[in-house]
Amino acid sequence: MIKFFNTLSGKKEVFKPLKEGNVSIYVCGMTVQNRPHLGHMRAYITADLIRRVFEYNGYTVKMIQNFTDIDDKVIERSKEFGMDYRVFGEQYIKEYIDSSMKMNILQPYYYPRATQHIDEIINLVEKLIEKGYAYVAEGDVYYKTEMFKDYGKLSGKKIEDLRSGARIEINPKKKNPLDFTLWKGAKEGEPYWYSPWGKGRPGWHIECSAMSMKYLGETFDIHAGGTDLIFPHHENEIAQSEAATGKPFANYWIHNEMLRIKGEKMSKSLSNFLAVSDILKEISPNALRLYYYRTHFRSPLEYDENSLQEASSSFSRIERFISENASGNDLDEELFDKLIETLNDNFNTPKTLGLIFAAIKDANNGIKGKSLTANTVKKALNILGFELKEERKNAISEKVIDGIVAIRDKMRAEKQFQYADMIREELNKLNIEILDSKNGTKWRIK
RNA sequence: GGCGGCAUAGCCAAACGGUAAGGCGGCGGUCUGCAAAACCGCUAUUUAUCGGUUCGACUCCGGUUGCCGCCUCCA
Repeated sequence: MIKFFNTLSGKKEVFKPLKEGNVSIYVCGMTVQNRPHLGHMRAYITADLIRRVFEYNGYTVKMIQNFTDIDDKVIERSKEFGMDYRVFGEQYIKEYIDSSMKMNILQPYYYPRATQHIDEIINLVEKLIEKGYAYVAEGDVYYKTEMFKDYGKLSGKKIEDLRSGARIEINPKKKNPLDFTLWKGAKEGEPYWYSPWGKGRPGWHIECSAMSMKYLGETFDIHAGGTDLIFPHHENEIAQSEAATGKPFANYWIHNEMLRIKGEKMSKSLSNFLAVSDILKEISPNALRLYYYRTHFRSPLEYDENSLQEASSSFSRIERFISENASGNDLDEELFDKLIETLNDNFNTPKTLGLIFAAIKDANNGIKGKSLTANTVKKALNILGFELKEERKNAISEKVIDGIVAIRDKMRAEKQFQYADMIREELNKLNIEILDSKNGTKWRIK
């Protein structure tokens, strides 16, 4: 049984799939106007976690994650760089996919792009016009917000409250300031596609409706993304899709909280972001994943440099425990069941990690078997998407180092510490660390 | 101005009605020729604050203060 918080109901609910044993998930992907940053990665790690938990529970997951590769900012910024908007966006798509592979994120069933679904988008807009939910105004098409009786059901906003808001844009073509763009007429020099309303491009929200319905059906299980998308993006997706089909759009909505930096949201427009690919030069993918997992995905995460380092130290503790103790296939079922139960309850990674560390301590204290615990933790880490280090030693060099270490031990026995220390230092320069203990000397690659 | 969320040790962070997990750091110790690593122990009489409900509250209700998100492009 998997329970999680559904933004639509505002409550934690037991998940019931549309089709037994299957889950369809749509993840709102990036608008490719800048480099993928730590905040984006939080959303995609959350989605990856959710997917992995479902898969562990025996579900067949069909996950779709889009790239929005056409919008005002993409056009604007590609012009600044003097690049074709397609080439411009492509570099960020590539950077995202590279980073996600390094992070061991399971790749979605498909990465649809807005520009590859213009026909579907046009069809959807036509349908909305036919049904009276949209109107044409000088080459643009707008959605008539007040026509949709459930408008605001996801974000908990009321149309009257929004209307009194101080920051609604003024656009004389709109009948109502809350109406949003479905199709936008192209200005001189902008990319365009032909449509019944003239040359233009899709508005921001419509691509997600078109693509999710194409790949997952008119109603699907879960729609995921960051909390910043709840309004207006997801609210508008619901309005468009449900108006067009007359059916519920997504049954469950999962939103991850924001990553902050110095008290502000990390975002492209605030240009206070740290690119994921840069961070991955500093710390390992596992450490970064653990960094995210330390905080529940529904809580804001405040970035500071030390916390990445902390996560790194934390992960080393687990990794060492496993590499020194895991052998065989026995499983501490009580512990393992507890870990799974915790994950199945709103994907509670911080609590899961707490249980793991507590179990390691128990094992070190001899309360439970070390190997038993190590195997169990290893299995849990696998489900969580950590990739445990491959043995980086190889047979020949291993023997050479063993030989050197043996000579050094002999010197130590004869109290020739000066040379013994020299060997230790030289090996250290090669990133080989000497570990002296009463049970003999071991070494490892740092 | 409207809507919503959050406040737990030096820092990060669980618990969500049954008497405060865990991590990082710090301190002390075991081991060691020394060091490092590893491991062990200690590190919140108390959960922003004031009141209420309850046998019992970090957990529920109300007030106050502070922070954040959304209402505009955003994961």
